[in-house]
Amino acid sequence: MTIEFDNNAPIYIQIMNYMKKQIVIGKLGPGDKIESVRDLAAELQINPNTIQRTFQELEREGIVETKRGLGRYVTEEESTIMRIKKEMAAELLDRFVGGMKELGFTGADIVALVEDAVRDDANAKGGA
Amino acid sequence: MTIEFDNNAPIYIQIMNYMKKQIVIGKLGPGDKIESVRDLAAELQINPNTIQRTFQELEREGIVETKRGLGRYVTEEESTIMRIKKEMAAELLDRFVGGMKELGFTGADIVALVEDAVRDDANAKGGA
Amino acid sequence: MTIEFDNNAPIYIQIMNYMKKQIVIGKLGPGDKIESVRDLAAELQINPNTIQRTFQELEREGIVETKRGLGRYVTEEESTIMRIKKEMAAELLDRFVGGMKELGFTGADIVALVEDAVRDDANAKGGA
Amino acid sequence: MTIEFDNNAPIYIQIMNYMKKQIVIGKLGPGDKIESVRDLAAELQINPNTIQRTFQELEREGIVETKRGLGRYVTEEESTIMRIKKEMAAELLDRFVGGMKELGFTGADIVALVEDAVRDDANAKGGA
DNA sequence: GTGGTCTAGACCACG
DNA sequence: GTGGTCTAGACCACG
Repeated sequence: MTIEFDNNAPIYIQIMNYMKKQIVIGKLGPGDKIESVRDLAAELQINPNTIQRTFQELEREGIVETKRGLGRYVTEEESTIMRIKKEMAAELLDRFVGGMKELGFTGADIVALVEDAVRDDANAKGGA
Repeated sequence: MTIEFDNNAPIYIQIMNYMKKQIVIGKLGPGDKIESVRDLAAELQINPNTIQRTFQELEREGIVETKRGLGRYVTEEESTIMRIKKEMAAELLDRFVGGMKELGFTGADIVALVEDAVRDDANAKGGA
Repeated sequence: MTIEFDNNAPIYIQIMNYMKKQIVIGKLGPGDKIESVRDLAAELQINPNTIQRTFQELEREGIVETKRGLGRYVTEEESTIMRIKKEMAAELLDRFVGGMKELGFTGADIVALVEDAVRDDANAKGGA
Repeated sequence: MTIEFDNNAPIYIQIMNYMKKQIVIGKLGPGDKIESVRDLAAELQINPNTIQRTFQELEREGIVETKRGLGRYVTEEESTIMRIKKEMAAELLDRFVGGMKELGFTGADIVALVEDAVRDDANAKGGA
């Protein structure tokens, strides 16, 4: 596991988002064991306290659970995972559409720009 | 002028974005005089140092210019304003499309969600 | 036997309290044999060390006794059971009255709230 | 300010509860400035990180707010303070009545014990 | 001056 | 072995 860190957000937030994405896309499934604080800290070369903070927040969101003495696990509540996915998507969408409107773009402009972006993206990867 | 502040970003960034939007949509036109640090600080009930920082950054981006002894003005270079508009839109778009893909949405999903969002938005305001 | 575990207290404490209550209300009478560590661990799906710890503490309080080679038994000293009951009730009472006073409730407030609570409780269960 | 620490709960929880009580009983009123992390740490002879943790949690409960660069303040939302008071009282009450019933006490027993407790308490302080 | 983050590391409770 | 708490202290962003 590797994460590209940037300086715009605290490391614990970046790791949080990375893990939430892993869970949302199913790379980490419901009930899967999560690496221990110590192991993940070693792997990412980050202080264990920072990892601890990440997990604390994930637990508060209900997406991760501690089983005492056994370690941490992805929640088995699939509805919680769906909720997180929807929350994350809704926030991205709001921020985007809201921001574009504040810049003076119309609904039609916005749709057109997104269509271009996903088409370019596909071409960049797929070729032909 | 009022701004809804949140706690996710520094205040000076929030004021910066607010002013850039005002300029991009033409509420503040090229060559217009900008409120003084003192006045804006009083109006927003913000520490003048924070306003100072905002203007410093806006100047660094070339969208605002100081005329010694006369005050600060929106740049008269319309191309600079267009550049800022494009930069802001591009960043919103990248962040959005990139984020959605990381959550597992396809290009088609993304376009559909945006179409819904702009349609709802229109209905919410205009109605028909 | 099933216990609703929460995360606010160690599991061994929760099991301890559960067993003490069973004894205090007579579900487990003086001299009754207690399930073996092995069996109870299997039944509750808990690490046997945790059950071991529970029994160790119960023995320290004198409410459970080990008969070598025969297993563990509820004490035959009824006075010990009465003492435990009083201790548990006194602690609940102190914590409650003390806590309410620290929140600014008067004695009269406290009595009234308790009267309501036991009345509601009765209605919820008994009806009419 | 002095707090009697015990070992049954983490220090940050004990400080949290202490502050919540101060706010609930009005010793710290809505909008009052709270001591800085550094000052409170020095006063209680506790590590600043521990105080930081306390405030983090209080903020999450909405009873304390950070004004960037200015310090922390008791929320001005009196309804939030009332909510906290009710939550704390309800938890005490539930824990008490629930616990007593599990020990086999009837509603009448419970009311009688509470009446005695508040009467004794009054005598202990006031005398007659 | 104020809070926020992060590192480094100890120690302990729990299972 | 695992997470939870706490200490000690650096450094930085913000106002």
